[in-house]
Amino acid sequence: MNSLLPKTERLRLGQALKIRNLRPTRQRACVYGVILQKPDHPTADEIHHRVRKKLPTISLATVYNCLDTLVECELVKQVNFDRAPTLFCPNRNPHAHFRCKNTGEVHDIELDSRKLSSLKRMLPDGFDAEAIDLAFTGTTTPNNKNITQS
Amino acid sequence: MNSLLPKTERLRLGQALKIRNLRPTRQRACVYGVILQKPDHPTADEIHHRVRKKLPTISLATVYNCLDTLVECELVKQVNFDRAPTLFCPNRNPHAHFRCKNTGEVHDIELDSRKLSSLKRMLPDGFDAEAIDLAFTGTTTPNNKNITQS
DNA sequence: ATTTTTATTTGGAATTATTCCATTTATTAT
DNA sequence: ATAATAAATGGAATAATTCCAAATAAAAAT
Repeated sequence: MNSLLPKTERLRLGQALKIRNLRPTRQRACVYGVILQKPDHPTADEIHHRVRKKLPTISLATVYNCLDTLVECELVKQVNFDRAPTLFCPNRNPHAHFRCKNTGEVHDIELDSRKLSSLKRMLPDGFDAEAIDLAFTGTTTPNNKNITQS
Repeated sequence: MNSLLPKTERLRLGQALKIRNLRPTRQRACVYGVILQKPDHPTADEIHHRVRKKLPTISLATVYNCLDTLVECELVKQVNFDRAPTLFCPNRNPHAHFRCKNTGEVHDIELDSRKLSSLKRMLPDGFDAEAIDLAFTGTTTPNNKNITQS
């Protein structure tokens, strides 16, 4: 039992890797584990720091490699805000992002199927979207009970 | 008449700078000029190359500075795709972006007020968006007569 | 079980994008 | 004009990401 990955997630990862002919490695499991462990939006570098607690010798290059495969496997998403390092996030449901100008926190905004199709309908004929990236920047007023993740 | 900037755009730039107590410089006008000249999505570096034809000694740092003020003045927008250098674009109307996986081309997708308010309505109470960034990635089928800019 | 093949990790160097800084130059105000 | 201030310059510094060749680990073949 080397990793901090719950069984269902370990299985999910194993499956996703297998159908792509990729190998289940300790590094991939650990990177996936730390991302799942805390539902925030860390950078590759921050993930590297967190993973080192379990796998002290893992290199940053490997973290990038693992992140790429996890994104490829659709187990992790990546977000980009203007000129800032890429952020990674464990929420694999369709969602947008909201970054608060004041706190810097990034919140997930769930996108149900109605919202998703509304987004797809914004495209003229001839455009076929495979991925949608929606990011808001603004301010949050406290006292809301929403799913807010930094 | 040193710059390639049409009068109405020169006035617009002058106004935008004046209300912010910023100075109208040759560099700012030229950077704005080259961005307007070709409605595509160049990187800062590409803009630097283009501007050098008019202003051979302009530095890349200055290009970055000018781009920042133009974005600040809301005369130019910036777009970020995953892990790629920031792109700049002359379309100041509300619009989304679509990047074709095959050609790499980036197209502007106009967002009318209905679409814009539909986007804003995706946010739960307590979130107040000042900027919306919507980027699609996918494929385009040719033979459409849409406003498509690389 | 071993050996062979192939994928992945590693660490360090290389690259790329962006920012910083001290000096010079241009613009505005006096 | 002159003084005061903002912006430009170029080069160095930083940060993010990618590349590469050698070492290691996993899968396939024997």
